[in-house]
Amino acid sequence: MEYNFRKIEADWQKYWAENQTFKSENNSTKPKYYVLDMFPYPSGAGLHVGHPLGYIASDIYARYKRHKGFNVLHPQGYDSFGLPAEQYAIQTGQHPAITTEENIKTYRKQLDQIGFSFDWSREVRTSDPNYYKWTQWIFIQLFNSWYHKTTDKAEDISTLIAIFSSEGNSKVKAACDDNIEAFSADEWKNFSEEKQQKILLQYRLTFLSETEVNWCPGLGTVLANDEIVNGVSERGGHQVIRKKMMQWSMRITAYAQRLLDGMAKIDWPQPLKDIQTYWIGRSEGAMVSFKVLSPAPTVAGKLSQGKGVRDSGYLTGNQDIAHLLLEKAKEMRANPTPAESFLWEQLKSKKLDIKFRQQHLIDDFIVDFVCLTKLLIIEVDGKIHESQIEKDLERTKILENKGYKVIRFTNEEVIGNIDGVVSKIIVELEKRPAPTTAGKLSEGKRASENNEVLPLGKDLGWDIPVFTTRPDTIFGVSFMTLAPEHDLVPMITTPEQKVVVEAYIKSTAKRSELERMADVKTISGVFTGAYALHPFSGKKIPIWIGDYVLAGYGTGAVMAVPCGDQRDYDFAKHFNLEIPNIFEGVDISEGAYTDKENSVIANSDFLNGLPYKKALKRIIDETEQLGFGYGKVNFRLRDAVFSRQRYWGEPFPVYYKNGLPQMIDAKYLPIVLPEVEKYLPTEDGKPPLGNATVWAWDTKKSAVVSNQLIDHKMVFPLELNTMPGWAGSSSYFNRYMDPHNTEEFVSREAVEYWQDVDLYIGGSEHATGHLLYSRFWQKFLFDKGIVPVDEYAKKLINQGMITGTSAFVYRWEFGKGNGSDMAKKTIFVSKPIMERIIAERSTIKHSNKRLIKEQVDLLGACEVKDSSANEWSNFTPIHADVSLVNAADELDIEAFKNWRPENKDAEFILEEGKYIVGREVEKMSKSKYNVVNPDQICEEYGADSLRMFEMFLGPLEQSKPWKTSGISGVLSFLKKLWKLYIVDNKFSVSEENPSKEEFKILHKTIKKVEEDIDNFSFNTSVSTFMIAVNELTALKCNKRAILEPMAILMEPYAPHIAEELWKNLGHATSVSSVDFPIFEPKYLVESSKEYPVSFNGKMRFKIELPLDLSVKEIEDAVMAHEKTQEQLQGRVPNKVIIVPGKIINIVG
RNA sequence: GCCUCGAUGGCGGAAUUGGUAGACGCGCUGGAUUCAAAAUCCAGUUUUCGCAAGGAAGUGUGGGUUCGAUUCCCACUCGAGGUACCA
Repeated sequence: MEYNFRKIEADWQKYWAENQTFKSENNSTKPKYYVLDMFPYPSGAGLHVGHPLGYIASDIYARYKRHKGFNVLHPQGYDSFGLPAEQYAIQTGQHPAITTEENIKTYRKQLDQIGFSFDWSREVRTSDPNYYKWTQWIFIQLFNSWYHKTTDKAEDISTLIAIFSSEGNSKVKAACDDNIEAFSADEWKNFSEEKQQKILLQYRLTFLSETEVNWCPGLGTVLANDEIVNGVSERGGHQVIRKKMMQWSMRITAYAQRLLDGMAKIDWPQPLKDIQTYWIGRSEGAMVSFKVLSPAPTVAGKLSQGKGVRDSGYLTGNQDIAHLLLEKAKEMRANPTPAESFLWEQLKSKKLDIKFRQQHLIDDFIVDFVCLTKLLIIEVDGKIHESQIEKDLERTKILENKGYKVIRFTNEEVIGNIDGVVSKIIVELEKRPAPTTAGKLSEGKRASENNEVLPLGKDLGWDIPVFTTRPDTIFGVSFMTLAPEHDLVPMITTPEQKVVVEAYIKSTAKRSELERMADVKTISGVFTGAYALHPFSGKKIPIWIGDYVLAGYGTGAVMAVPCGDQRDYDFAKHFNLEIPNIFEGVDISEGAYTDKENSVIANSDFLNGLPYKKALKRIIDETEQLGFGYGKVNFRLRDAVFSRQRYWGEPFPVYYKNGLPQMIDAKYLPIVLPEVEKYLPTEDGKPPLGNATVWAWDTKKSAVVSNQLIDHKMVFPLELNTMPGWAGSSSYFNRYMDPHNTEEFVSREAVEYWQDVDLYIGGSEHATGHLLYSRFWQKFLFDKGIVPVDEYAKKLINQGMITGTSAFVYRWEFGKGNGSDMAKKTIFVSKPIMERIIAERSTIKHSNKRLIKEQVDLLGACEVKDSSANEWSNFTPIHADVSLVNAADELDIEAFKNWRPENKDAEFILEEGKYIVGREVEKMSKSKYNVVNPDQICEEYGADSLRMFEMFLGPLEQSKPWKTSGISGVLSFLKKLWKLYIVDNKFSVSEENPSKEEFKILHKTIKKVEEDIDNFSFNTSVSTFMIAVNELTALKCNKRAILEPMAILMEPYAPHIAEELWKNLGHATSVSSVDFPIFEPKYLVESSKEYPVSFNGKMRFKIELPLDLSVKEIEDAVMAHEKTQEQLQGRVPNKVIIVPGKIINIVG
């Protein structure tokens, strides 16, 4: 009696289908367990062996849970809207529904062949109107909702209207568009209906807005960020450009924080959580506003001419009275007070290693001493000044506003305690920002570029808000950079800079995203000529534009802190801008210091000496108090564009009245996709639905009617966009709970019973797409009370990819170009020979005499001209179909010749009559001829073999190469299992009591398999089964008490053979719901242990000892052993380590 | 650049809390059966020295902790995936 897997598998697949064995009920006294696979897109190519990997794993788990007494929900369906069917329709005119239907049939056949325990009665298809009715319904719910930040959940739009009517919109905290005008309750009530609707649209969770989108001309549609790879479309690799379009969007940003928080309670792979965390991109920091100052065109003009008083380098101040003050300063320098000259002696010497100036003109003041590089002013107050305290204070304030620090000493201090005074000055100098590129630039140029001491410009009334994660470094700001696209750029640019700024904007606009990404190294930017006012130091800081600042993130402007941000640093270096150091004890000569956790702030006024965290809190408090800004959390996550200009997707339940979107009442759903003649966009650029002739909404009849009836009174045009691919997959797992409900998306009872998915298996490529959007929808549905939990999948596993093992033949290219006969032949060289030729290329010279012997015969028939060694060793690897190669990498030459006509007359250089191919692991793909089809495998080895082998390949989550040769081991294992139940070619088991040894084999298998399934370590349980069967075979075990439980253990992995064995054991019903065998530890209790005995950690021999010995008895037994004495050779061990039941280690 | 994961025979991989490294399978070698092949069965298969008994080395590299490290710690190399002027 042979193991006839073809018949067995066909019989049981039929049985399961006829008996609806795996149909699950919504009311059951059993506990529920929901095992979900990511439903497939039914592509025309069908399944390859990589696709079912996750399905097999989840099927094993589902079957195991049934044995464990759970009511298991294990559904399957199709994500059947999508681009390939549409593109096929464009090419052939075949309706995508037909293509999809055909592909689904193929998929279903292939899936059934593998013996999955899906409950097909719950199948869903996203392209089925009965299904997408509910996708449309959820869309309407989103439209009718807004996000109330105070209650931190979505609420019905009516609660927002109530707030507007009672208090206007100034107090309400909502997730909404930027730039919403403020209005009072009265104003709201007086707004027209239209205006009210426009305002509400800015608050709804799905909303229309003009957004800059990724427009793909090649596909005629917009793409989401996750549909673009390396700047081109994921499908087709078409160019993508930025374009402004009116689009539906989903306000996913409202849920950003909750999407982050929710990850704490779900057991998903950490890398996947990391990807989502990064995608959401939460960063804490502050918004700080910088005021724009009027430019100082006269100064700028003079500067650029390099002339005038400023060129003297250190002479600074108001030019109009400068000549008068200069005279005065000269006079004062000539007549110092005693204290002044005493201090000057100290300051002018090189002791301080920094240059001071005496009686120097700054602005309209003459100061006693100044260090221009450190902006430190030292005043020595004599009696004359006593009466002027108030004036001095004012003077200090003005100077400090210009970035100077003023310290004062009395005459008595200077004369009485010169050392104390000098050390105070040193301390102050150290606290001041470091001189910038001082060494390289002439001091004069540096001072004038910094412009700290230029007259302050007028406040122009413009603010530039910036977002920063490091407000603590604000004193390190030495310039600002705006994105070239920033709105303020044209306003603030000075006439002198206008030309270069405009040229720069033009040049950056031309660069595509792709270029900008590829070219991050090039630093570019231009100065606008404008200055901003530093809110704390009062310094003037230049405003630049640069393309390293992105318009789309934050406010499109940054406060540049070159000492703390590498990009700012590079920019500053490149343009010779100041790089003040505001970190204590840190060298920034080579690069920015970005380690915020370990930074201590210096040269920053009230932040001096504070570590990062304290400085952060202090500066935010200060900023908020002074009204310059506020603490803010920023997210990288953008609202999700929800419109696609495609045909084969869910139509929106939306019509337009006066240009404003109106929802169709849910009771008229579904709005069914209209028929069109052509699936391409219309000639005037409308989406494909623009081709539909019956696509208007009659508000009276509540029906879709002909476009000709549109009168904009009762009959209105319908939305022409369709929903994106992720719409249908964002809540399908809830619909499986109650798939035939025509009244509700999912009934309360069903969703209360099934709750959520317990185990979800699918690919990690959906991390920022489906897996994020579906979490968003779930949270929304939770807020609305439709589902009871706000995370829908407790555990997620990402199965790894099964890669292909491509086969290569090597075409010998020698003789090409020299016109020899050889060039006309196609010669394939076996891999080892090719390798030898390459290795020996140096010995192959200009004659064929020295060729290694394998080639001589073949070459003898050809005329060979001189050729260089490189030509001899030139080979082109060509993919050969993997089905033409056997397990030992030998090519079936005849089959290969017939495979493709161009190889028909090819010649082969063999070794021992064999052609050995090269192997390489690559992604499975048609073009690489390495695709293995599960149908062939099922036909040749059976579904059970396929299931077990896919699991046996390696850990589920790991990517691993497929090699068909390995499957023979699994098939022979199944045959061996089968044979255990056969005596004299007949099915027969013995009723005898099993031996202790047989029970031990069974129970250690139960234990291991249970543990393995709980850990999703399916590969190791396959080898456990093999071990068990090998051992039982060795014992010739044929006993029912062992073989019956074995059949149950096998069922999740190899259900067909298990059912057949179970039937032959005399059972009338399916094995699938039988209780799992119970592990009994008593069978594994051992009385003795074969201890490994190590000497200095190296195992030398083994010794069998009873397990109940004490440590002392074990030691005695070991030390008495002859081999121990042999190892020790008379030495006395330093130490004997004994771990009872584990190991003995003798040290010495 | 950053984040995550990984690296063990010819290959896929095993070793669950630190305790006999290489389970199980493929491939390979030899043998049995057969007219022959397929299928099946038996034995061997990390490298190296040795006829053997037995010895030495060995889990990407270099250190460390430990009686003992594939496992823990530090530094590095290589590979895979994700992501990127995100302020």
